[in-house]
Amino acid sequence: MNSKKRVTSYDVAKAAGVSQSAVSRVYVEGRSVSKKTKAMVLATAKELGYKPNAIARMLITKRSGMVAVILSSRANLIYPEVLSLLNKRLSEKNERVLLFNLDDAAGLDDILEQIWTFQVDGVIALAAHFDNESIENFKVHNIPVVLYNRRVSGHSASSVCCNHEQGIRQLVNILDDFGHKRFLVLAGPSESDVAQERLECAIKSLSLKGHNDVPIKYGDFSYDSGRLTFAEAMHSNNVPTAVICSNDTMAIGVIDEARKNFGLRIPEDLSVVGFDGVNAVFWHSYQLTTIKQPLEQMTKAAVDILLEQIESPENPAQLRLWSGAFIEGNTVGPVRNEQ
Amino acid sequence: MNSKKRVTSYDVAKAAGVSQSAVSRVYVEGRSVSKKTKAMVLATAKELGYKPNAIARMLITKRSGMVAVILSSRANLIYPEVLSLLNKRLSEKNERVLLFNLDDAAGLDDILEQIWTFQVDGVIALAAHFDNESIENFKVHNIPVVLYNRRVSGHSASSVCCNHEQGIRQLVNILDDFGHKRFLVLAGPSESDVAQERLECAIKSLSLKGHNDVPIKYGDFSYDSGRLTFAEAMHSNNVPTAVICSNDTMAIGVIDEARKNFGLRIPEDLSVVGFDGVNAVFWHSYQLTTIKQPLEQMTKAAVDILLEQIESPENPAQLRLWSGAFIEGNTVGPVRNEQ
DNA sequence: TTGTACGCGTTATCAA
DNA sequence: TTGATAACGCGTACAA
Repeated sequence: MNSKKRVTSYDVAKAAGVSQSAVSRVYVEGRSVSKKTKAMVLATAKELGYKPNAIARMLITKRSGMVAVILSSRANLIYPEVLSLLNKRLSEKNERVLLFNLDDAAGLDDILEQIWTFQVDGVIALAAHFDNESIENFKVHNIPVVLYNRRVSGHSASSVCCNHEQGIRQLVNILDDFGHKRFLVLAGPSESDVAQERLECAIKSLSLKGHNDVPIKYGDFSYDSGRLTFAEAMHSNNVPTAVICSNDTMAIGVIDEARKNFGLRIPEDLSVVGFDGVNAVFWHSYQLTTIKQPLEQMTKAAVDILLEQIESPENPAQLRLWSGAFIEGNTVGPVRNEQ
Repeated sequence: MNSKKRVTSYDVAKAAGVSQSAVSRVYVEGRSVSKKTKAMVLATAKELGYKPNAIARMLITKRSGMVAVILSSRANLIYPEVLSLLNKRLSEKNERVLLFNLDDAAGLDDILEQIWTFQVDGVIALAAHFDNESIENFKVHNIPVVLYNRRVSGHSASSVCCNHEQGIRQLVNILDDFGHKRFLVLAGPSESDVAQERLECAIKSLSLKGHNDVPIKYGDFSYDSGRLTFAEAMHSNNVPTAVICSNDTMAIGVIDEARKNFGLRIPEDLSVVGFDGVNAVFWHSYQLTTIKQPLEQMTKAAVDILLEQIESPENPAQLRLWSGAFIEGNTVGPVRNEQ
């Protein structure tokens, strides 16, 4: 109703009988202000309802207190948990999250432009795919970037990753120990860097155990794509006894499809493994054997590294790699004798 | 590496041989600029890599192009889908999402203070709980607010809601039609406004059908809380034949617990209903009968209303109510004869 | 410790 | 249509 103008530091200064800069100094850490005037300023500020204007501050300090987080729907990556944890860590460091979604934009250039105009202090990138050129762009603009679960070779962007190779090798070895010979690798969408990496790790791990030319199918990380691609594989003339899925959600789709439409028991008739460690993995109906990403540590590291880069941009980029935790579920067992 | 200074409109003006204000006009819709100078400015801007500084613009226009979205972990509400859709809608309207999490902050006052200093254009509130006083605070600051699935009586904050009462009545009536007499209501956490409202709707709907003094248990919207509270109920001397859950995730927990630890078949031995329409509802293992919130419509409405309020703050607050879609699953059936 | 004066990079106003 | 000039609300040298 009353469109009263916003209270500024000038208003407070006048009311408190001091200069505007005195007011300013009260709100900046480590500036010299006498106890007396500080108390005086804070009192009248409270009375008038004064709060410093972050926008004006940004303009002069060139720090926005905002970090851009770039997502894309295809990123898999347990989106809500990761985002929520990142937000928590950042708010502890007095940074806010400004959200960008690659799907909604005209493209990465569009997002980059916005990020640039908003003067964010840094970027955490979770999106499905970045090419080297895009990352180079951030460097040109002098914006620190931390990649989450994405490694870019030969570039100076820092990244925080789960060790996919180690985890997947662990899963593959178990399946091999159980005598499995007919595998199906269910990969994620080819546009996704994570999907691509996990696929390569699976192929490599299988190859190390002497399993070559393993059939591959591509899904899109969704439950339905897990179901459908598994059904396709079952109708081929190379029926698998073990399915290696690039994420948990597809693995759950495989399990449901195998049980319902093919009457298979898990793990007696079919072994299934996933990756990520989402909540549903622990549900009684599934109890999926998988690798859980250490989200707490990874998000903390991502934020710590980013802030380090913001404070000291000359610091070299770093890669931090985390081992996933093996989750022993109930979806892996010995291969049945051929009938 | 070269920490070259940021290119400003002055740099472009000088290089293009025009005034700084001419440059500015090129980037503002509807300002009068001749074709010729516009082309000239855009060309040199591109050459120099000039992008307008959004911060400086905010300071003078008093529009930040940012909308605060307030979440809290207890909000249930299909967090990722809603947030992703809101982000999409807002980016279409050229607004960015600035994220706030009530859990991480010292409290709502803290968040309100930050929102205020950041000069956001508006607020969309998804958090678990708001008291009237907090909402009044937004009004004092003249910040438009849209509440998502939260109605606040007698206040001028707009809200976009799913019609819980209608949906829950529908579910209750079906259970009643099937002859159920021994119910269990599994409510969400008492701090959550949504949980509270759904609980009241359930009690009311049951009462309308002559079922009074129905036992109530409180969970926290999680799978495990669904399992555990159901197990408790089974160990009481009032074993239910139908469970009405305040959200889908708890309902799934109930189903798993009933099957695994009590050997019950769904729906032959036990009927279960949920609310929300999350993805897992459609999984083969569950096929939960539930009410699906029309997220697409609701998020679109939330954004439309917010932008309307931003453009015309004097407009009255409005409430938009959406019917949920009944999802006919396979978790509801006739009550068994008492043995 | 305090106040004065200036600058951050833009949009808005007004006269030309 | 254009250019000079004044805000916007703050931080920060510099002098007192």
